[in-house]
Amino acid sequence: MAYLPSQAGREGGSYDDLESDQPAAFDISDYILSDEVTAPASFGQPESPVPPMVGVGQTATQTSSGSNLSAAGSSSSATRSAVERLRTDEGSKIAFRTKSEVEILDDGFKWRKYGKKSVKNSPNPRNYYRCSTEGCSVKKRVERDKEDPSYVITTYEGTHNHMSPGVVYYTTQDSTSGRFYVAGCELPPGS
DNA sequence: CGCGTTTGACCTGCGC
DNA sequence: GCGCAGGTCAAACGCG
Repeated sequence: MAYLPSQAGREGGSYDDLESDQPAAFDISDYILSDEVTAPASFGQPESPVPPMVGVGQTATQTSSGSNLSAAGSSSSATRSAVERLRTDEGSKIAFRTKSEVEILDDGFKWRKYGKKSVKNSPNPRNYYRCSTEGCSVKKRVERDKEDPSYVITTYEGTHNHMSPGVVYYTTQDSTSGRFYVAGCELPPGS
């Protein structure tokens, strides 16, 4: 695990206590981590052609109706999150911590649980989810923060190759290629 | 009946 | 080679 610059020097340790000096655009209380950091890590990179998928849901829902990121029962006030998109050789991996009473955050996609495992350094079990859309192999790991159970650590792995049925999408145009991108998705070439 | 969850077993990578 | 830990599989079960 390598931590992002904002957390540099804290390797091997906890990733709590991020409340310190994060940008104010989001009420960030999160940490971000990835196995492979291949791009500069600054939250909410405006040049990023494809914004973080959860940020999409968050933006869409909050923008449209100020509704909830978590449809599973927690109020928006009980859920704060920040995300960072990172690239790996196989795609992207995003990890973030969310203050939430529930573990299942509705990001607009349909997830199917396929495993549960207790991890060594945490009293809380880790849950494994997979996107239930046919042909989509995005995975998600969810576990409670060992040091602050009121936080949920979510790790997304991979990129959706389809649109979410439950999210209002925003498109952004890449200045160099002129192509349009759908936030949260990386559509197959030619589609 | 179809879909999602649960849960123990199995597989794999890694450190010693 | 062995043991441990993390990740995945798949059968059983529950629910709408």
